[in-house]
Amino acid sequence: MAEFMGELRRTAFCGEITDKLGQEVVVMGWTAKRRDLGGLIFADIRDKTGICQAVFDNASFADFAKAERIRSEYVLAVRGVVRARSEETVNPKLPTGTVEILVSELKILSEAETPPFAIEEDSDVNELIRLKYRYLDLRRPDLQRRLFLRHRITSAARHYLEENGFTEIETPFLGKSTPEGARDYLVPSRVHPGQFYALPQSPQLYKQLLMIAGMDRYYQITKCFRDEDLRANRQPEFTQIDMEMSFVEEESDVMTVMEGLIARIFSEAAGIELPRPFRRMTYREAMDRFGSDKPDTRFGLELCNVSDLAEQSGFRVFAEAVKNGGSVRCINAKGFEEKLSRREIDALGDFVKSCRAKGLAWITWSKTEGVKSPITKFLSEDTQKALYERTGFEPGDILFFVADRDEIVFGALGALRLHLGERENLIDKSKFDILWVTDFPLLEYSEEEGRFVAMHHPFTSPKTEDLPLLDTDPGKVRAKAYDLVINGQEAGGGSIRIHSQKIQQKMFRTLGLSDEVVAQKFGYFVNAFRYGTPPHGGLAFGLDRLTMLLTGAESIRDVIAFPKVQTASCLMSEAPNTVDPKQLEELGIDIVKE
RNA sequence: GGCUCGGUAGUUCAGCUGGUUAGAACGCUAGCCUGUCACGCUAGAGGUCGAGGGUUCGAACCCCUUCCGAGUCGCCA
Repeated sequence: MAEFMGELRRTAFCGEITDKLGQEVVVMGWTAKRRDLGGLIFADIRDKTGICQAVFDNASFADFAKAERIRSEYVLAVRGVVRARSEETVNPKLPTGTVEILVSELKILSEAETPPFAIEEDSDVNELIRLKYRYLDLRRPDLQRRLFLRHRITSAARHYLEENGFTEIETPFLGKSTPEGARDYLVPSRVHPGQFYALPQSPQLYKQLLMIAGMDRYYQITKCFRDEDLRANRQPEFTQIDMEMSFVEEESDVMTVMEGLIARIFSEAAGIELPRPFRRMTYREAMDRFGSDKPDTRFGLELCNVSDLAEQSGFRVFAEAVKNGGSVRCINAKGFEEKLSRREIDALGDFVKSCRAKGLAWITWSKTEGVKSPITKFLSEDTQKALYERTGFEPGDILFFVADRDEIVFGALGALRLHLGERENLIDKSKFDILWVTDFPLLEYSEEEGRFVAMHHPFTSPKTEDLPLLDTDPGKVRAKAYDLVINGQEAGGGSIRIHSQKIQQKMFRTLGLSDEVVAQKFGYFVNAFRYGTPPHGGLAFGLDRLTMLLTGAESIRDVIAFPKVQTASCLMSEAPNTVDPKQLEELGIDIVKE
């Protein structure tokens, strides 16, 4: 039977009893381990601060039978004196291992069934079971540490933003579905049968309206929702540190203030001092050198454009790729010749095919057997010489080529680069690699939709000097947009927004959105621009990803208290589920079953 | 939607080319034990081999379907 605390009140945390040597304390927590030696019982008691050892001695503890009932995960309240352990019984593995509590009073506040898995650090238990019993998983110190660190990040962000004139303002979760971007989660309502709210993909429009409203600087740490497929770093609901500022430009204002924020978070939450300013790299350079708009620059294996050489070659795949407006690029995998077997090179071919490339061409240069390749016979001596010179190709190296549309070449070689770097441990994981990627294209052409779509979102400002191109060559227009990339992950992104009504209209037109659609979908937003709009811009950081980076977590699920699995369901609550037909009826929803 | 990997006691796993009653460790239960901290010793319980179907004299193992989980491509302004 569970007991009540009665007069007992906690006076110490388990992890801190070393400071209480010689004093009587009351600790409360869960039984991590019990060691019953007969007339002497040891129980390790765990709370959020750590573990301490309680001793029940049959000779001095009257209620010994009660102590014999203790099992794993029982919740205990224990009163006793903290005493030093004798030298030979000190446990050096335990932070509190030099002391123990000699128990004089025990209350079993709650019994517990045997847990489905052991509550311990570095659990190797299947995630499926851990997620089903998430409340038990969260008792594990490693998960608790991550959630505490996550709290320190939001805490540091709040301190910094408040010191810098930002006001925290909440924006609605029940909003309007938007045509551009990710799929919305829709919410029906009893009072509006046939109509739907949409959960926000980001508070974008609201925060811009707050700038028009004269709030000057806004922030919010808030959930955003996207009904898209999950990944190791992507959840359908995730948290952003969202900000917007008025009367600002990119470099001197937004990026500088945001660097301050990131530096503060790293320092306050993790004790890491970051050098500033952060490195800048244009989108163009990031793509050309790393094949990615979120480059991991902690290692080499950079891309090299050899389109001009390939164009003249007799290798049709190469020549045609260039002729069709694409490119041929390669990576010089320095010193990989001895590391990769022929079979492994073939496997890399399959790897790039999974990235939509048609194939992977290669040239190996063995230190003993010389140059080998299925394609060198198509390359003239001059071309080969120029190629080797440009790529720094030497004995022991392998050149990997992909030829296709730029998009595919970058995608495939960018992924191959990461794959090879990971495989050969070229990445120094002790380092934080932080950079801004700037000058993103404003638009990208969508084959699927047969029109341009906004790369960032439709409210991103074009670069002033590129404005004329909006009419002549929209694909060439660069945006006042910037992403913060940490260790090859997009940690945040933002832009200067369009504050001119005229340019915003032009932008909508370029996106092929008719006046009617604009009026219907964001009429309220466009109207607001008529009444005095300050130049403004902002940025949002992904809190989950920042926490992953600072905790070294490999999955976003490890930094979220109650995450979803790949099918966007929750294994613990079993959400989503079917609902009572009555509810549907009230909402005016008919489920059509196939 | 595509590709790849996985699912066997509570947990982590083994289980050969299809062949007796599916094993181990930890955990759990009971007994003994006063200095353990991976406590020890003795005994014991515990399995629809994810599910359904098929092939076979015989299936954890082969085939088909399906469910669940992971990674990834598409997707994610």
